[in-house]
Amino acid sequence: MMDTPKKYKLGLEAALDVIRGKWKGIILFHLSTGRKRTHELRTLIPEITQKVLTQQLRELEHDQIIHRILHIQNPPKVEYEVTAYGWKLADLLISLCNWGEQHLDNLHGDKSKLLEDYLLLSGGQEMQVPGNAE
Amino acid sequence: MMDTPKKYKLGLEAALDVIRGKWKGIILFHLSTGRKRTHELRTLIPEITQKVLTQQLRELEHDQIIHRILHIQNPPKVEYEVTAYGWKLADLLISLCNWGEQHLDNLHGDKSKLLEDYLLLSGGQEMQVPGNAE
DNA sequence: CTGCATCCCCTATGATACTG
DNA sequence: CAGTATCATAGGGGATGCAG
Repeated sequence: MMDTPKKYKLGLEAALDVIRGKWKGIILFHLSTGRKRTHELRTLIPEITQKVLTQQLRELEHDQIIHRILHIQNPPKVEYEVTAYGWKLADLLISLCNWGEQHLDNLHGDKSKLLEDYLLLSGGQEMQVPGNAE
Repeated sequence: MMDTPKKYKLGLEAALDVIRGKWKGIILFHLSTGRKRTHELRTLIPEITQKVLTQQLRELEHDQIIHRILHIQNPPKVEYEVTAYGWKLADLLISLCNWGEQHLDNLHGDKSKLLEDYLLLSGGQEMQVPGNAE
């Protein structure tokens, strides 16, 4: 998924590629609160399947965002952790999370703030120019 | 896509939902450099189809991230612009873009930096505990 | 406990043609 | 120019069973 000599025109494309996947962002966010075992992640994200969890963890690992820590013992124990490199991305996700929180607030009860911005912009700019072509 | 009384456990889920879609992030990023006409966007993102472009624009508009400016004239002229509300998100995308740029650098020629972080972490932590259960 | 292998489906995306 | 309407497709993701 990353080995392909894919041409990105924008850095953003590369970045979005890294967090593409239904759960990658969520996973990374949870790991940002500390190293987690596989099972803990499943508990934190009940909706995700084993397969997809492993899958997306592998991709994040491949992109050097997280780090897989294998403890050789019986029963096996595996932990995942954000790498120093990955933290740069994780921090952005945390910001995104904060934005999301506010966004949720806006979606719920209080729409005034959102509406305010809306009116502000549409006030002067959604003008209806009479029919003259350019 | 947003009217459904969806339960988010994390603000991040809501945020990721807003930029979910293959091109939404890219679109928003392009709009962050200024108001754009529909056709300009198609030029900036040649790979996107008319249908999908419109579709994702509608969703962003619905989430109040961007604003559709209709000039009634012939031929029709439509412009899209980031709302004040949307800017909070757009800013994050710009950061994400910067991260992506660096990430691309790491992927290309110089892997030293990335590797550095990697070694840093794995040095003390990828220990292989002998076989003792807990 | 963790992870792999299958099978299957759904939905987002793409291709194409048409309207105002 | 901008946007719909259809139909077709791919591939990400879900369910289940098995393995170390």
